[in-house]
Amino acid sequence: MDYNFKQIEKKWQDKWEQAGVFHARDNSDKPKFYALVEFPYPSGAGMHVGHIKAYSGLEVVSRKRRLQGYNVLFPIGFDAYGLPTENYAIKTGVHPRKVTDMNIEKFTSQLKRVGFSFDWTRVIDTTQEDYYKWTQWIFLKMFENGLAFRDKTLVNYCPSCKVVLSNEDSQGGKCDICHSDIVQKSKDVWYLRITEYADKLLEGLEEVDYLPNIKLQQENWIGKSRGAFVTFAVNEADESFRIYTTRPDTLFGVTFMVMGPEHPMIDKYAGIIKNMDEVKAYREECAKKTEFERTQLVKDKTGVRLEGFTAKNPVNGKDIPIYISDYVMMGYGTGAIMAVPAHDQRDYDFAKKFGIDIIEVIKGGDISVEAYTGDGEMVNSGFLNGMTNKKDSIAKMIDYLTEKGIGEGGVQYKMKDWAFNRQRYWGEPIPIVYCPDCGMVPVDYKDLPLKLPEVENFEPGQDGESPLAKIESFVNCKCPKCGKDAKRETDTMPQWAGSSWYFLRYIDPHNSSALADMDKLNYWGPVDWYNGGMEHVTRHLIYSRFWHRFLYDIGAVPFKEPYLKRTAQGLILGPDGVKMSKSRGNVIDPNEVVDVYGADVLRTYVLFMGDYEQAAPWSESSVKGCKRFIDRIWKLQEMLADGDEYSKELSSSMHKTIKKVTEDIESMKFNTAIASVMTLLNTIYDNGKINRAELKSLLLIVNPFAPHITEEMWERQGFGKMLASDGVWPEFDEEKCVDDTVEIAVQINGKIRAKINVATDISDSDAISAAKQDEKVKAEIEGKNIIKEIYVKGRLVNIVAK
RNA sequence: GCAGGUAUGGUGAAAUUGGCAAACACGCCGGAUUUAGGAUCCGGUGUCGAAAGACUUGCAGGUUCAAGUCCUGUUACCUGCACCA
Repeated sequence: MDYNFKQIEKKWQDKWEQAGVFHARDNSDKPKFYALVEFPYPSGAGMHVGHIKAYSGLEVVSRKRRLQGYNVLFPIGFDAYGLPTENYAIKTGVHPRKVTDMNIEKFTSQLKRVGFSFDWTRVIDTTQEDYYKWTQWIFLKMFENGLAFRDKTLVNYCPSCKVVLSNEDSQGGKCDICHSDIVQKSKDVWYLRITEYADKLLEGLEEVDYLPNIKLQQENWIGKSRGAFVTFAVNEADESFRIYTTRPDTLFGVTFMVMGPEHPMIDKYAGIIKNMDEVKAYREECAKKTEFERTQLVKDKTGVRLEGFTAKNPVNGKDIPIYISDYVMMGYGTGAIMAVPAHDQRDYDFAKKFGIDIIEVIKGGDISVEAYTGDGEMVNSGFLNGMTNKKDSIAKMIDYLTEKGIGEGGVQYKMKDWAFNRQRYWGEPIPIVYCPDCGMVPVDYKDLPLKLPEVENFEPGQDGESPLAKIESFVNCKCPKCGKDAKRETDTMPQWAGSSWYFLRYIDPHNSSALADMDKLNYWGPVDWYNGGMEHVTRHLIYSRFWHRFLYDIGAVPFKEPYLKRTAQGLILGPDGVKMSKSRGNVIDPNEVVDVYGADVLRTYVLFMGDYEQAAPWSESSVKGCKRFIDRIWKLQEMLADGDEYSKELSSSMHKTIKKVTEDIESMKFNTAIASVMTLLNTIYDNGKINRAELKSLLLIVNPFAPHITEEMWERQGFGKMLASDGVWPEFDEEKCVDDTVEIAVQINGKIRAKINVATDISDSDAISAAKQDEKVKAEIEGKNIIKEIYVKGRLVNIVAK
């Protein structure tokens, strides 16, 4: 009687759905457990096995926790706004709404075929009006609180996608969506003031349980540094400007200043600067470079001196030349720096190229060769001379600057404000109106959602205008404040908006009067365990922490940090060991695996293939190994014996395996959990039989991994109605995990010479004398001096003899 | 350049945190059954060696009765950030 997975898997998927066994209950005496996986972007390509691995981790934890008596919320949804859908619509002419609905349907059927225990009554689609209404609501709250604002600055722009991108979306100088080179463009765009939350985001990390490298990456991304702002006076005008430095103590070593090419002071004093032609030419050159080109030319410094425009060093009164160079960026600090070539390699390279003095102020290096960035005694530095401790000399200089009123201590962050608008169609409309009299006016809360209008043509406009700009009926409106004719903002929100708060909506997905009910938020929040990809650590994960913390600050949610625990799964690589991609043709479709081997095999394999956090290549033949595992479980029914208690032969194996599986699932060591069940299976096959009590426990601990086959066997053996609703996770007894006797190794001088069987609870001295009874050992220690004897309980005896 | 990580059989990987390295699985070899196998079952499988035995966790040292695990140095690869002042 072979296991007919096709029929049986379908049967149980239907039964679970009918019985609603995975619906989370809002009122329950059980302890709650909120497990969250990153909801997918429903792309046209459908899911691949990477999705399955990403969801299988917490799927197993959730199923186990239910059997352990938890009230589990394990939801799923769709993050459906985004460029790929819109680009597909442009190419084919099919409306994004239609494409999205089709894709969601496809994803849903794929997910259901794998038997995930999601609560399908709480599904979210970020493109639905009753959802994005609240996305817009949050935006308006931010606007109200001064966190959403417009500013004309240099922005990252993708010429291919024709959109402005945030820093997070253009890491490495490449567009996150199409991987084209990013260019800098001066543009008036919407920002969310995430920098105001930099410290809160840093502090929040201290109270959550994230993988260490996740915390670290976020810390680096926020990039807090401490230093000082110093004011430099200009000699030729009644003017001064500020710089930021982390080493104010090197102020005596300043031999030039550098401003970013776009520094506003240059235009202001164009009349004084004698070589404006040269300056303008350099600026144009810089503007043409892509981010990529800029970072490729790190070694070769370029720049132009501002002739007839110099600064005065505030600590020693020296006149200092000012240059412009693209190695100074407008987006960090003040857009101008003091250059200390002796102790900064970039300044050093620049000084060498332009023949500028290099003055040593910290002893210890050889400044004729390179900049010295280490510690040492201060020299040529007036009142700092002789100091050797970096912290002290920095503090002393900051005190001096503060006292003289020419500077003060300060901090800077690498993180920049979040460029928040996209000149595209398929996103949440930004609910702002431009009134000629009132200026920027928010849409009234009662008028939300501001609906995305129907359009015919999704192509973005030539000068980076949103397709919405062409829809007159949308653009033209009345000012919500004064009622006069006004125009709407036509840009939409970026892809990350909807996903920044979706975990809150799962808690109360159909609420029409609030983003979620406060009582329910109190019951379910925060998310107990969130699993997702490493690629989102400095994007979605930081954005959503920011939104959530804001919502907490305005009293919309009752808890500070959204996620108590965050883990990440490793990629599944193609069979060729390279990242799966359509262009390489090495993508594995979960449907095909389910067709050939069944969902239980797929689920088991993605967790058995290796360390959950590590990347691992797909291996068709290893899938077969898991198929054998499933089939061997089925065949246990042929060796079934009676028995209401564990048999003597299998008792310790049962307890050991239950312990291992119970503990390993919680620490995401799914591979070893499955391995231990395989070991148990080998033991049972050697034993030749399994009794009902043993089978019952085995089905329960395998159920989270392979729910269909275990459910079917549960029913056939009459253990109860339905495992998913009636099953109770088996207990293990620590004491019963140990066998009566144990094989230990006997070492002589650290080398294994024999193995002996002893009682598990044998005393140290008895174990050692037992070891000495062994013929081999006797011969080895014959005539030698025994220096030391060690017994490690249940492990080994080591005799040191000379 | 900065930060973090990884390195163990032919392959994916285990190793109670200092205590028998290679669990579990794949692959391979041999056998049984079979008209047949992407089926099942049994046995073998780190390397060298006929064997006794010796050697073995990227490389070189060190600590220890005992090191994959701790310390020092070094190499390679991976990931993230990157002219961040």
